[in-house]
Amino acid sequence: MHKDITIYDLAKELNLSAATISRALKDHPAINKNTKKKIVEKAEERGYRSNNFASNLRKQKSHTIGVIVHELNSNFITSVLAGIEKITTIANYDLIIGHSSELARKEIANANNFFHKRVDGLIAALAFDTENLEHFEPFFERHIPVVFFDRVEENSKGTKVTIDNFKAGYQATRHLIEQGCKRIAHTTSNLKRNVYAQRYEGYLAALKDNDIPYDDSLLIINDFKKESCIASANHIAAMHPRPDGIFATNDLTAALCIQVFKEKGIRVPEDIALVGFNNDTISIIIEPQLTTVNYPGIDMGEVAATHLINQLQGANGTNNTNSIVLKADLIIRASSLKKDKIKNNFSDI
Amino acid sequence: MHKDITIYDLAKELNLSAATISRALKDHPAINKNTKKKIVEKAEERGYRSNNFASNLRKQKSHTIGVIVHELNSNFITSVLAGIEKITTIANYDLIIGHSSELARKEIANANNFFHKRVDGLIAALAFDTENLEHFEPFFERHIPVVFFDRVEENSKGTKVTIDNFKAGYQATRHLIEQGCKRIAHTTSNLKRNVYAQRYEGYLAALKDNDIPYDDSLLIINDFKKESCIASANHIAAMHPRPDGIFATNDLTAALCIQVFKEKGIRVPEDIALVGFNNDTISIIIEPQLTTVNYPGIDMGEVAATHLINQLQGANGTNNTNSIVLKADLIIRASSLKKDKIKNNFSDI
DNA sequence: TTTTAAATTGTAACCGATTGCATTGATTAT
DNA sequence: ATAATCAATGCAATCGGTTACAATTTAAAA
Repeated sequence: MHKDITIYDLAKELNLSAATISRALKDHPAINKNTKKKIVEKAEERGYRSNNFASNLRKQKSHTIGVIVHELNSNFITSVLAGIEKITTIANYDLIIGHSSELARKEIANANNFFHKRVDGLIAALAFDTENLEHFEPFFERHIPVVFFDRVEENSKGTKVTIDNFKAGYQATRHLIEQGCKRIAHTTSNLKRNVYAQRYEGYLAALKDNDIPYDDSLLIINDFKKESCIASANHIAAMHPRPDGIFATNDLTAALCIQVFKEKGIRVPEDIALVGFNNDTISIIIEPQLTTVNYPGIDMGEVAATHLINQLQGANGTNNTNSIVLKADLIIRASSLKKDKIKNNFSDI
Repeated sequence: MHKDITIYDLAKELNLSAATISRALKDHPAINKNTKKKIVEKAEERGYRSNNFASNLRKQKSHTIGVIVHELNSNFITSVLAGIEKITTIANYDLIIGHSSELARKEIANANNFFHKRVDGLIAALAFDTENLEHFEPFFERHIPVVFFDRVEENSKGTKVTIDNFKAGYQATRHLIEQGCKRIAHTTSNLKRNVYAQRYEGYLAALKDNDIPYDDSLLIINDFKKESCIASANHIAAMHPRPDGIFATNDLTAALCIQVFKEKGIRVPEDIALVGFNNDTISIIIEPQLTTVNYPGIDMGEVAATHLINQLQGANGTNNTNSIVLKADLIIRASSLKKDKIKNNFSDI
């Protein structure tokens, strides 16, 4: 069995003290250049690897950032992770990723676990059914910085990075109105969650600004599981009078609606126009391709990570609670184009 | 600023030694029941959290398992992770997940990082262009168990968990032949990677067993990026004579082929029948829905994790190099059914 | 040639949990 | 009554890197 070598081993072999080895290996300026070189070479030769546990124990820092997300299997989340990774790699922080599978229970477990692991900071998007933020209190108490992204709680502590969900909802709805829709359904999820609440507000505002009365029965709430999306689609198809437009807050719902509608001979976009949300891969696979809202995942990840690291490095005094809003764009494809109906092409694939 | 409390703090408050506190908190049998109760209560009251760094340092164990995957955004991988998580949670191991984005360079960085972090064990699926396994040598040298899944290297050390790719390839191809295909193209990727090599062998064997001559020009290799999938699709569409069946080793390729073909007026499955691989979400969104091979992701994750943990706990003497093969099923949908052409339905959504 | 300052290196005390080996007191067997 | 046994707890070393402070060497200034 291999025995790991330590700075003491190196010290003995080079007739130096462990302190000198330690300093040399982290490029401490007080160490003589030649000594440093000798030490680095010897460390290399012996395959030395420093022991993080010892270092972390002594420094009371883990140099690790925890990330809690609700799911892993979406373009959006993987983009965010890529953005976070890019920044943290540069700043030389390690990442641990936990996912909640949209369950508050698992989100809490992850938070506790990361707290116990003593992450230096936390980046999180809330699960579907997270009701309160008690599980983040230990972080706030100890001034461990927390950055929330996308799914946030309006009045919480910590930095928040989101898109302008109100505007996105407004634009999506307005776009449908511009295409001639008079009766626009909105399929969404738990309205307690900020993202859905705000998109809903945007939807309402767009209706109001265009003098379209709000109809309670056109608001359809589900949980984004395949079965409930299909149920929602069937429900809509069976409505009298039937909607002529749908603003769905998730691409899968929209895609499954299209499938169900086609099955029933309802034409998209002629009979019902659709707008989705997220710009997932399925939005270009479904036919007609889906008009949707593109989420700036990479940017969001980069912004969140940058803010976190700034706080960790105490760059500024602003570990205040603040809020950052990014832009999101409506990508117009065939599923919503009643007017100027164009042929699908692959230019935006 | 909160000061973390330690077993010494508890010891002082209770007039006991740190050793007793430590033992009580990990339920050591030698500690008196009442004492234990007092200690646990006090720890609870003071919000004690044990310091992993100290514990790991002393025990020379991280109680952490590293997982390296090539990508996060596929059903398959997230299922595998779920399976791994299920097992490791029960066994009380922590997980750190790294992804390589299909780059050997990042895979190596992850391996080094995990080695440095001193994971107790490793679960990995190789990146696209990983050529050798040198970066896993340090683990082998120190007898840190490594389990590879899906993307493995035939003759490497470590446990390997895979599906029977040969059989899957054979069945997919045979299915196309049974549907009357005479000229079957195979789109795949780097044939150095076991999974693709074996599916290719299966494809060849099925052709041979059915006396269909192998045509070199029908083998099409790309890298699964959207652009190259579309290029491959265009290439196939332009072939003379055109293939009447395609076995694609990835659902996205198959889905994009369908789109391109429809665009060009080539009917699926009548003119060209298709079989994909993986059973991703897009396989039921594309129209016609895609015949594909279902990967038992959860099982694979569970099996991999179980084997790793068995090795860690030295249950048996079998830390030998061994290999486990799981079953994979062909899911038949409309994209390949030339005969008995059936209507899509949603029963298998 | 001293004195003083600067450049290097060393000493030793941490960080907090774990654990082999006492030690103490209580209980039981002889 | 005394030895032997057991239960419960304490002592102190250990894991390996970091860092304040001290010590030593070397170069520069007086």
